[in-house]
Formats: sequence, C-alpha cells, structure tokens
Amino acid sequence: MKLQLHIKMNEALFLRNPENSELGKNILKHSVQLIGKTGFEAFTFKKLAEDIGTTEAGIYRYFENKHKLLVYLTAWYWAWLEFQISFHTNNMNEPIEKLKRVIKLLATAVEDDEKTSYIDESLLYKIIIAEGSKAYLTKQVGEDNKQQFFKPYKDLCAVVGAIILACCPTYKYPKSLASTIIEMAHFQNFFMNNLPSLTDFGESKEESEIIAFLNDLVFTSLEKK
Amino acid sequence: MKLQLHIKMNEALFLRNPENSELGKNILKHSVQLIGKTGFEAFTFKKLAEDIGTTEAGIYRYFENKHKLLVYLTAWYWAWLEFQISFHTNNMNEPIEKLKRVIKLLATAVEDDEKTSYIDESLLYKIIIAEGSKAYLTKQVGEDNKQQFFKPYKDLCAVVGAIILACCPTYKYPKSLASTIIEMAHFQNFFMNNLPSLTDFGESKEESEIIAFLNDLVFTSLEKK
DNA sequence: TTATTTATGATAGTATTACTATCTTTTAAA
DNA sequence: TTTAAAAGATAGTAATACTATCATAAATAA
Repeated sequence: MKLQLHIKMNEALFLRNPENSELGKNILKHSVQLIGKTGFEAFTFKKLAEDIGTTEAGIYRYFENKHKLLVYLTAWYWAWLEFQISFHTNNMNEPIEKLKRVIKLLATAVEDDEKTSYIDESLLYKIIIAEGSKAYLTKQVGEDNKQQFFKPYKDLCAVVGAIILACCPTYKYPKSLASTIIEMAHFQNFFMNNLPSLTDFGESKEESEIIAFLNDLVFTSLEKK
Repeated sequence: MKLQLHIKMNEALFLRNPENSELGKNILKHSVQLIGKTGFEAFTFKKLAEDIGTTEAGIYRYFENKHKLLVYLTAWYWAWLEFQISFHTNNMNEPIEKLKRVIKLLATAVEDDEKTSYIDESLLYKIIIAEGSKAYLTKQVGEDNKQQFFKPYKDLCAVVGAIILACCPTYKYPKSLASTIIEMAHFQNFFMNNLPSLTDFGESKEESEIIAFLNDLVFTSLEKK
C-alpha cells in the first residue's frame, strides 16, 4: 500500500481544481518544468498549453492568470514543507535539535522521491528560490492576503517561531527571526549560485555552508539570552 | 553655492544618458512615481510616456526596456546609499558604532531632502523594498552580472562586510551577514506593512523595531566570538 | 439505456504590451 | 549659418493576456 500525502489547497486560488483531472495535473507538472526553464516572466499560458498539448483556453479554465498559478505553487510548496518539518521533527523533544533540523530542511534541495506525485519537488524548490518572493511582492498583496493565499507561508513561519520560542522563551523576535531564516535559506542559495560575492560560499557552492551560517546566526542569538 | 552629488552610472544600462537631458530626467522622475503607484508589473513605457507628455518611442531612446530601467533605478539607489553610509560614518572610528549607523541607514525611510535632484529618494526607497529584488531575480541575472549591473549592490555589501570584519575579525560569514542585513532591513519592512504576522512589529509598525531586531541579530553574533 | 451535465478541444477575436521604423520639426553645437 | 543631434508624431508588428463560442467526448444521473 502506498500512502499519498494530500495537501488541501485554498479554493480561491483556482477556477477548477487541478488535482481532480489529468489535464489539471499536467498543468501543475508542466508549469513547474516550464517556469523552471524559462523563468516566470517569460512563462506564458500559450507556451504551457503547447507543452501539454492542449489549448490556452484550456489552461484558463483552471487558473485565472499566471500570478494565481505562481501563488498556488508557492502555497503548495510551503504547505508541503510544513509537513516535511512536522514529519522530520516528530518525536524530537529537544527544541534546539528541532530548530537545527528545520534549518537543514529549509536550506537543502529536496529530491523528488514520490514518483506518484505530479509535482517535482526538487524542481519546485528551485522555482521557489528564484520566483517565490514574486508571489507576494505585488500591489495586490493586501487582497491576496485577505483571501488567505499566504496562509501556508504564515503557518510555517508560526511553526518555526514557536520552535524558536521553545529554545529561548525570552527571545524578543521569534517571528522576524523565523521569516529571516526562511528567506535567507533561499536568498543565500540564490546569491551563492548567481551573485557569489554577496556570500561567503562562492567558492564551494555548498548548501552545508549556508546551513552552518544560519545555525551560527540563530544559535548565538538564542544562546546569549 | 549648492553641491550636487553625482552618481556615475554604468553606461550599458541605458541607450542615452537620462541625466543629460530634461526628457531623460523626466523619465527617471516619473518612472519612480509611476512604479511606486502601479507597481512594476503594471508599469509600462506607454503610461510613462503619457505621464511625461512624450511618446513611447521617446522613452525607448533612453532605455531598452523596463527591466533595464528598474536595474538602473536600483543601481542608482545602492550607489546613493553607499555614499550616504560613507558620509554618515565618516570620522567614526568605532566599528560597532559604524555598523549600528549602517543598520539604521538601511532600515530608515529617507527624506527627499535635495529638491534639486530629479530622483525622489523617499519614493525610491519604497520601490526598492517592493521591487528591488526583481532586478536580479531573473533568468538573465548571470549576463546582467557580467555587465556589472549589480556592482553598486555588491560594493555596498563589501563595505558592510568590511565593517563587520572590523567589529569582529574572526567572524566567518561577513558577506553573508552583510547581504542578510541589507535584505532583511527591507523585507522586514515589507512584511511589517503587508504580511505583519511574519514579523514581531505588526502592531507598532515602527522602523525602530526593525533596527532593534537587526542590531540584536548582528551584535549577538559578533560579540560572541 | 438514454438524457444530461460537465470537461475538453478547436477556433476566433480583442485590447494591451513591447517593441521597431520612419519622417518631420525643434534645439543646440560647430 | 550650417549641420548634427534630440525630440515629436505617426504607423506598424508580433506577442501577450485574455474572452467567447461552438462542437465533441466522457462521465453521471434519471
């Protein structure tokens, strides 16, 4: 028997649930590939339709526009990651070990283990690094937020913030430190690979160094108190 | 007599130097206003031309496309900020005080003091917060970087990294900490105003709290060593 | 089983975007 | 005063970001 993880997505993100049809799953699968290949700016529903072998109108029946699709993919990723974290930190009772594990999960490229799923997590990870912030860096961020589009991201941040507080109950900035860890796990990776002089890892290009940096940053902050 | 600061821009960023003509200065001035109003996605050269009272073709004689214009504005901002930092930390001999000043300058909304300049720095500051990362979060980041488009950003980062090292010569991640401070000064501001639950400053919405957070983050990291 | 809803395919069409080209007039420099 | 450079005016094109319509296939309900 194979267990399959199912993430319940916010219904306002799509017009027709992409998980309920072959075409829908193809849209998710191929959009991850195409965004990964061309970048979000050059990505269009027309190209996506050609890749899938359907028509532009077909895609529009699922997603209102490419922004909603990006928000969908990022929301899916954060929800998936929160599950990964809860799974991998389960039974750990030492919050410091928990937080270390979280940092590792945030900063490590995942493998696409579950062949069953229509989403290639390792490719999606790269997309989130390069395109993820575009989901909220818009003029509509307020409305999108009202519609709870960023709930998975905020939930993840809350989880990490709670672990931080468990490590150090007197620490004053658990949420900001959480969002800093999450963003920097990705930005340092992007910088390391694309603008290496903005990091100290330009030579090795090893994620392990990002993890070491974040651990140092976080645990000196928390131990001190 | 009025001194005017002049920032020498990378020539590959424009087709015709916008600083050398009234139209060019108008392009800079109005693009800052229009991007601030509509956001970068909805910003077009056509709307900009209408705002200025010129034609689309007129804008294209200065900038190849809106991406180059955004990169120009961000480069200008980082160069300007580096000058602000060197100006305001001049004669400070205590590196810790210097670094504190840098953090304050990074996280504080500037006022548009010099009425002479055609760039409204306080408006530009908001644009950099909301749109700045889009300058490098693209597929062309490699080529853009080869053409030195991000030099002002990298220079600023190097300056901050050097101050960090002056504070603590044994610290292992000066560049990554520098880019973290720079990015977080802006992201925490964006979050505070738009996705407040990602920060600890949602209630007060005070920049001073971001500064306090960054100071805490940085100086516990550096003191420890 | 047929009737009917629902999803998809095929095709067309529109407004806007992101440009390029050309020609004329104005402005400024030699 | 000549001449070159910048700006204005206008036109045009390919691609993007959609919307609409109609036919067909597949799934579901009567």
